[in-house]
Amino acid sequence: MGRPRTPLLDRARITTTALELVDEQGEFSVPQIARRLGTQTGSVYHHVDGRDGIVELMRERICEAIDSRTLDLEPWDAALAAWARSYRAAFAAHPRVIPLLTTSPVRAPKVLEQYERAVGLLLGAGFAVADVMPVLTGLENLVLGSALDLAAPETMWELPEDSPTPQLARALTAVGAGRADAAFDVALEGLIGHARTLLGTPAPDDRDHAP
Amino acid sequence: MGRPRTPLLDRARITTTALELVDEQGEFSVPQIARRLGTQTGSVYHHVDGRDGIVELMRERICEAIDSRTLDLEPWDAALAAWARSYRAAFAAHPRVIPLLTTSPVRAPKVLEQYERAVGLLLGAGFAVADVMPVLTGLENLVLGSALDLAAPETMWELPEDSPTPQLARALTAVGAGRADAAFDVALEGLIGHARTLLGTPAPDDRDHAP
DNA sequence: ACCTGAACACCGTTCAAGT
DNA sequence: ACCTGAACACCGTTCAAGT
Repeated sequence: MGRPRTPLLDRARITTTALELVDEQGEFSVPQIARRLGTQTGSVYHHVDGRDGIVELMRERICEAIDSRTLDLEPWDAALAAWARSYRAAFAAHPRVIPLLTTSPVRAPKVLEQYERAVGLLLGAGFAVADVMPVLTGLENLVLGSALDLAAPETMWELPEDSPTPQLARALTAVGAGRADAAFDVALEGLIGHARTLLGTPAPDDRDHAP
Repeated sequence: MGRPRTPLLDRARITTTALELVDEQGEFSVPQIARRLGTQTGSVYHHVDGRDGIVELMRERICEAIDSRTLDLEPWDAALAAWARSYRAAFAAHPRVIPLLTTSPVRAPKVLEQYERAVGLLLGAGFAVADVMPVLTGLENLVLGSALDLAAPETMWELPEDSPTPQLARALTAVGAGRADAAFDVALEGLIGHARTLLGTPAPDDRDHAP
């Protein structure tokens, strides 16, 4: 007992284990993490700021996969679109984590930094300060919603066998992963079109919208 | 002890109490409900299908405030916009409940019924089957995201005092409730514009519902 | 049918005690 | 500094026992 020569736990391994648990079960608990890592529950608290801290670590880990260089692209709408795509891909890798991220506030410096740069991008493009967060929040909603939909479309709807909702059933079975991609693309273009409206600059017809 | 002359509990009172708790705390538990209603925890289970059942009851209660007659309006895009507005208003009344609704699947018949009618509206307008759910899901994301943002904008962001993210801080303080309304309106118009695009150029391989 | 009271397995969090 | 082991207050759920 007592302190081991080499630490049994560290933040990285706690994060990885939590992510594994959520990927498998859609949930995690501190005792479960401790069990998988062969330690006592209390030990985890020496490395991490409680359960909420673990959630924040997962957010950080997932957001590391976002390519922030996309924010350097020009013009601003190409940068925003590329950022959104990378953002979505990162979350689509761990869709079951998303519900955990809507409750707790964003604290991770690396994540805040990305948003800081995104804000700078929009301000630099000439957006009014008050318009920036609505656009970015809309983008975030779109990204998270579509990532959730991409990998877990069936979990959101539970239809009875003798369906009194035949049209809904038809519509649900008609959607696939490829369709979700297409829907994301067009919805993203819609949002950016909305942003152009706010900016007051109409979209040129000859602009290339392809990724 | 034993069975009382008149029941101490019923589904409506359980739902109301759960809603009160979530409005106050952002959370609820079965023992808390029982305590407020002056009964034992176990008694609640005689009226309700577990904790998840209570969540579903809250969803149902909230969705009762949605005006489904909006779906009878013409043309289809006016109906969809009015439905979205009513939908958002209903959720904005209990924003802290929203995170609870993203995990569990939709089972409530009355809610399914509304979606059934919305599907019918879009199919009747000539949408391809595969396009219907992306549009409705996008609408749902927009509604829930904006309702959440409307009444709890500060909870999603926790900036340190000595902010290394000055632009983000500026952008956040510049947003208000009125702005959120405006953002919703334009984003909604953007989504419906996207939907019009889908209607005008349906994918040839999967359109079984030509006008 | 509906409520009690107790039980069970599980949480999140803290903390003295050890090395 | 880091882990153990035990403690605390709290969950969700079940169930015999009572009326």
